[in-house]
Amino acid sequence: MTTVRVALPVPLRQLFDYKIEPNHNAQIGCRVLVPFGSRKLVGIVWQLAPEDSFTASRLKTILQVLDSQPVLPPQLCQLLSFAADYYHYPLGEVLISALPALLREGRELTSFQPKAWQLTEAGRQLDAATLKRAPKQLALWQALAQHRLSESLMLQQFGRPAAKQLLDKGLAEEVCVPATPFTPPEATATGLKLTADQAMAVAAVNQACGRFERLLLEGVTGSGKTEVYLQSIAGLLNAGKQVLLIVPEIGLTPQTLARFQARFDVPVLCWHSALSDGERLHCWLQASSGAAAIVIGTRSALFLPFYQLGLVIIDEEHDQSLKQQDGFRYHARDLAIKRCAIQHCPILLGSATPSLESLHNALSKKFIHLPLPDRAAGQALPSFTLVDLKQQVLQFGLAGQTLTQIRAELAKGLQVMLFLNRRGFAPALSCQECGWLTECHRCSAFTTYHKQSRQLVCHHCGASKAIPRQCGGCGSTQLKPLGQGTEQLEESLQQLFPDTAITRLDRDSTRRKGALNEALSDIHQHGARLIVGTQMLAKGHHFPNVSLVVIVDVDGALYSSDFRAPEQLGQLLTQVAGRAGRGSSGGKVLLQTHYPQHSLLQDIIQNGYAAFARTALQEREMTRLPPYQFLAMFSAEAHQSELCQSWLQQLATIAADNTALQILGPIPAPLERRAGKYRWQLQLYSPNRPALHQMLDIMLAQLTLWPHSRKVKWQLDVDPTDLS
DNA sequence: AGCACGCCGACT
DNA sequence: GTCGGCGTGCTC
Repeated sequence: MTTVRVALPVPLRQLFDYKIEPNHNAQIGCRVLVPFGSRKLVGIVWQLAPEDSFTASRLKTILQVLDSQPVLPPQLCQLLSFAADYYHYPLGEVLISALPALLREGRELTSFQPKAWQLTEAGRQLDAATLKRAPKQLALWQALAQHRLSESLMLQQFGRPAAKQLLDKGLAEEVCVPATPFTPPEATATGLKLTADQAMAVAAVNQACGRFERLLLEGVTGSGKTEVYLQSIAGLLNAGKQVLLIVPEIGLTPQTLARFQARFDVPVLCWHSALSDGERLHCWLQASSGAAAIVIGTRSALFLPFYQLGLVIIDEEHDQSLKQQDGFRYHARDLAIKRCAIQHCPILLGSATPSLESLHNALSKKFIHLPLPDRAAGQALPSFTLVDLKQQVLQFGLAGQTLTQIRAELAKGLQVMLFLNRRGFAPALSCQECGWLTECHRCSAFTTYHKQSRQLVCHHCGASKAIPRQCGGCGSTQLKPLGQGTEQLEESLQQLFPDTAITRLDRDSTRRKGALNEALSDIHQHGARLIVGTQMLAKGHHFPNVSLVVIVDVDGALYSSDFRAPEQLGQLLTQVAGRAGRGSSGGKVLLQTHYPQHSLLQDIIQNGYAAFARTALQEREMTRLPPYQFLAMFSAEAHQSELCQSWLQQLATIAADNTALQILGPIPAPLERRAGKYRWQLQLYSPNRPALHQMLDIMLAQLTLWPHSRKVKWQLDVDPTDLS
């Protein structure tokens, strides 16, 4: 009887030792079923025969070894171990989160693997005459004598009874056939002709193959990044290497998939949250066996157990959805870089608007910088015009100049896109008499007025309620919408342009399954002439006939307390603007603002994102903010504000003497109350990453000992991107 | 996190 | 008398 050390999916920062029967063969990375307290858990074998095994009481015994081969291969274990350390998240939970749900639950892997039928030894020795009175069985036996048959094919051709008979007679048997690695493509569809910059980028990726290298492809919208991806992977596929393309959550469009499938004659698989458990496991198995050549997926695709990974591409590497925002708060870009280091393969980060982190790494030569400053088809980049809203008579929030331009584009038969990053009809309902505003009972926020659904909705906690008849302050019945959302903008535009078809694209209008695709096809087939929408418009979609983009209101983002707000505004404006004039005509962008002199707007519109980002980086350097210092943030939530504050204060005290770091807080979160709970945060900054992480370990060890840590819901976010 | 155990209040 | 509220302790 030996012992093994097992990682379990519990929020305890430790491993657990178990005895194991000598005939049970467990390897590191295999799942095991173990007794844990009064329940049974699926864990991962992490260490064999630890010398210092737990002795304080009698060890329990492993109930079952669920895998004969590790479900987490060594290199993946290495990545996950690193991730658990770096994000200070319990190892067992990190490991289990890398597995598809069906495997997490302890289901046998073999029951999902493709089965085949073959003859047993007895079957091969059989005299055909024995089966002459059973023609079905004879036919199957003859077929199996030629070669193995997949279960599905066999059942279809010969029927279940015949198969069952041969099985019962011991003539045939069922075997697992692991899928085999994909066959390198024989032919590859010809790609587009590359520009000199694109060709240089492709050459750089090819040159990096087979070793760890980080490349940043900074390509303006329309510069043909996808074509660079496509041509970069051709060589890898020929060498039988797999490629992982990570895309933002809503960037996984059928068009992207189709483009990869059309180019290469190899299996291309998708990985995203809409897959069923069975589909997920299938994709996982295909990646594992090497049958999948290309996987296009969202951030968690990073944890797929690739058989022979040759390249990882992160598309839209600046995108916020790459960072998980709850539980195990990893950043897919950063972990993908680590993964490539472990697997000795290159990683290609692509964006029109790189994150300041990546840009910093490119400028400091940690990353190879591959700029694509021009649009591939040679069109001009869209030109920005600021529309000063001060002292203007506005019609439905639109300036006269804006309306004139919209009319002009519509007259030319082109499409106009209006971007407003606020869904609903109006951000609040307000009393005409006393100025009272409709607030959420549970959050420190106003409730958005949704006219169509006749509801007040809190966009922070999701709560919705009926529209009040009277003011909650003075009882007046004069309640009016305050401000403007996409729902209202659509309605107003319909009044201004009664004969023009309008399509709205936001979370509300696309909630129904298939609604997004309908809206997109409306736009592509030019049914819709005016397009109204939120951020959803900014990502990925190509609208070749949009010649004018109107950014209805940016002012909200100009004076934010979040140090990332300028960067994100720059990215959003550039991405939205990039939707204009992707077709033949160069596009125009109108930016409506009350602050036309604001340096941020001036910088973006005059110098473009690349220059803007470099200025923003200098500001980060001067203010000692990431990436010039490392940041980690504890946050606490409780029904009493005081509880959060004092708990974080106690935590801050532990780190107070540490001269390697700078502490900010406890401070209330920007949204001080959400869903009935108060929220506070404690930010830790340090130029010294090891020192910061060492401190975090000490703090975590302490706080788990405090009894009152149960009274607050706390979290640690390493490299937070969202400080709300 | 779960889950059991344990000790007090308002019910059939 | 018991059902169940959630404080506390433990998980190899």
